[in-house]
Amino acid sequence: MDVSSNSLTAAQREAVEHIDGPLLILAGPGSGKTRVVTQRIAHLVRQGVPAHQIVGLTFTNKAADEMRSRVETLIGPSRVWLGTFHRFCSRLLRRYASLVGLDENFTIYDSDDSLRMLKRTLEQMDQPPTHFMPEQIRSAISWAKNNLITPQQYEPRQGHALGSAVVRVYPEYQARMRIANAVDFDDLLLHVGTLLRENAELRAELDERYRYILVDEYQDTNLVQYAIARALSIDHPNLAVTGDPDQSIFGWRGANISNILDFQRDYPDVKVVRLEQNYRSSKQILRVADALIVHNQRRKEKRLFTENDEGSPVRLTHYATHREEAQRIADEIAVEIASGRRRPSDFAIFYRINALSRAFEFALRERGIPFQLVKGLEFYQRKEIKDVMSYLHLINNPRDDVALLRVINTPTRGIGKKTILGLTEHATRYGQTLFASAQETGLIEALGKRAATAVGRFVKIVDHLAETASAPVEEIVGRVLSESGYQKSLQESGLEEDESRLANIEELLTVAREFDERFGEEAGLSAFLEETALVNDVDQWEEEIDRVTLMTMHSAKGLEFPVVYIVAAEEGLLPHERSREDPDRLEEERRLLFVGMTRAEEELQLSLATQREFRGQRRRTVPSSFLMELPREQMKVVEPAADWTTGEFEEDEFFDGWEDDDGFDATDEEADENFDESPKEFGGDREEDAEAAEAGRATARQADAKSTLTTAAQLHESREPTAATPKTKSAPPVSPEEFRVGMAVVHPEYGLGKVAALSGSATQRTATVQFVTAGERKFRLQHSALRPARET
DNA sequence: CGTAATGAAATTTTT
DNA sequence: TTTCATTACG
Repeated sequence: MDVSSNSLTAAQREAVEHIDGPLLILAGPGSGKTRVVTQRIAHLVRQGVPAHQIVGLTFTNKAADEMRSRVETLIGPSRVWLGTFHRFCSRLLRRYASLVGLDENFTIYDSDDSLRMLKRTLEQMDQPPTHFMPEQIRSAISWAKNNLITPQQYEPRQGHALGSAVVRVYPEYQARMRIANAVDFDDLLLHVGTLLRENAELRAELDERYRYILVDEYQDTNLVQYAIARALSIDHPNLAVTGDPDQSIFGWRGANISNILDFQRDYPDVKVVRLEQNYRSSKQILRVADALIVHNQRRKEKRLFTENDEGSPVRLTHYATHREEAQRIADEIAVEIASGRRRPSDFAIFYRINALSRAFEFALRERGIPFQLVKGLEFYQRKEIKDVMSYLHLINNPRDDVALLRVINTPTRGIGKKTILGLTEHATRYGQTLFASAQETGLIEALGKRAATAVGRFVKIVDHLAETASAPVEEIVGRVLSESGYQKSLQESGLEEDESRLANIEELLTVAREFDERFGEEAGLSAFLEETALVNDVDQWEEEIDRVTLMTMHSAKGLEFPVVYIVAAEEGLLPHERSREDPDRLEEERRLLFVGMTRAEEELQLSLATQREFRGQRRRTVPSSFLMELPREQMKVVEPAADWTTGEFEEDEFFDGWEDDDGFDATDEEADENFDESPKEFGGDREEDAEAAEAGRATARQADAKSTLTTAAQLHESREPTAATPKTKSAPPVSPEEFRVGMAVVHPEYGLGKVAALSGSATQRTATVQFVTAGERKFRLQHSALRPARET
């Protein structure tokens, strides 16, 4: 994007020069939004607005940093507050902690910690067998919090079984969190949200203090965030939000797309500015992305345009295997780099789920191409790091039960299940924390002498460590490592695994040192803990480093790259299978792909593989239904090379099971193994199993008709329409009930298509199918040869 | 009480 | 494939 140019379009200028009153900036991808926002901040300050009255709320720290540095280049260092919602709330909450029953040194639990807390709660509530998995309850609680519903307000939907479990667990969980002086991510927002709602005085005070609020990525805010922004903009309604409904991709986290769609209703005299010109992508890319997104129903009409070059066509490449996909893409990248046309950092590879990164890591590494993997769970989630961090948390907040449980016997000090149970019961009986109980082991009869001594030793270690709590962070970490015996136990174990753990711990020491240097030693332990609690994966991504970027499409939001590869555009993966039933979520998946595509500046390739190995299992794939919504005639479509079978998978190995014409020999064990969509997965009784098995075999046989044919679509393309499989071998009927709108289907004559609509019932049940190449057709399901295009 | 081994299950996206 | 949990054994 052109940052240096001082020229602004009329629309941009309008937004930049707006000062008082609500402002809605509808900004398409690559429309120079960040530039507009930062210029507006600069403009506000230049117009005499005190910098400390301006607050910019972003989604990631990365975005905040970016804005800060841009504002700085415009007006120099200032006291404008820029950061994430969570950080902002955390800051407020530290100051007003006592109002919600917390101490200012509260701990922020990550999702792992809060799940542990929840599990403990469930265990100790001797719940009537709620066979709900803690995960489900956790997400129900999270949902409530995101919607500003406190434990007291929570009301289960009538007859909703999960709800009635939640209605009991939620208050108990919350109470325990308070005892532990801890909050989870959602609490940061919830507590501030309720404070503002219930404390008019405080609300007015803060509204006064933060007069100019700016919310970025507004389409991804949830109800609490909305409520917070709103509460701070009542007396001083200078709320400016930017966003793009088409880029709303966090609905599963409670984000409410209505927040942006209804903004004009909430603030009637809002000024609306639309930024529709794209400065990022080529015309070709933009056109394809637009063709995709128009398939969404719930959206604000928007036409994107660009004055950029036409560019090269968007590619849609069909590989034989996931391996080949990775290898070929890596090859391309290698060639471009070797020729000097591109640098590694020009490239990005996006996928739907992190689990898909491996093949690409491997292929890039093989070629010596530097890359950076932006992935969750990387550093702060590792066991050894969490262990050490838990000591720090315990020092900072002795009430932190989750931390205590984590380290009380790490390294092992002879404190086992029984001892912990004794401590827990004692703590529960007196409504106190585990650490408090640990300090008075003498009073606990259930504990033997040996256990009591062991616990006493642990308490002593923590107490001693706590004395140095005000030292520089690096020093504290160092002491933890030595005094807890953690480091020693790793060194002595001799396990290879522990070698790398030691290395990671070294890394943590470095992080601590850098923190000390960056914020000065007086910043202290609590600041360090807060800092590390609120980082996220994308924050670790470094723009300057010259490496190929590997990340999920979610992480890619807000970034841009000259060349983008979007991989694994396959049914069940790109529209993720968990979104298939719900049309809203399917639209969200489409937006996700849209976001991914619009990250590309010059070149974009979408790809899929016919065969993909996932969770250690080979699977045949079905092309993403989104691919059928793209203007293929404007794109460069590449099908697998004819000789692909000589590649990664040995043909014999893979096709063994259905090689001979007679079909399937039930006694052939190998065949069974190769038969991924085994009868079991279809469920049902034996007869159905047999049918399903036959269906699978039939599809497999079709695929094998010519060994280069691997999908129904290809099957269709290279075959006479009338040359359908012989009747005797065609797939058995499938229940009309199995069909769903949006489902990918196969027809022996028309090939691959997607169910556009369903009507009628029973024998009248009719499907309207949009075929890739054969147009739209209707079928009476009862008699048709239409079949779901399942992975085979 | 601690460790090791075995077996089973589970796998989206993230502040 | 990886991770988790349970169990058996020392």
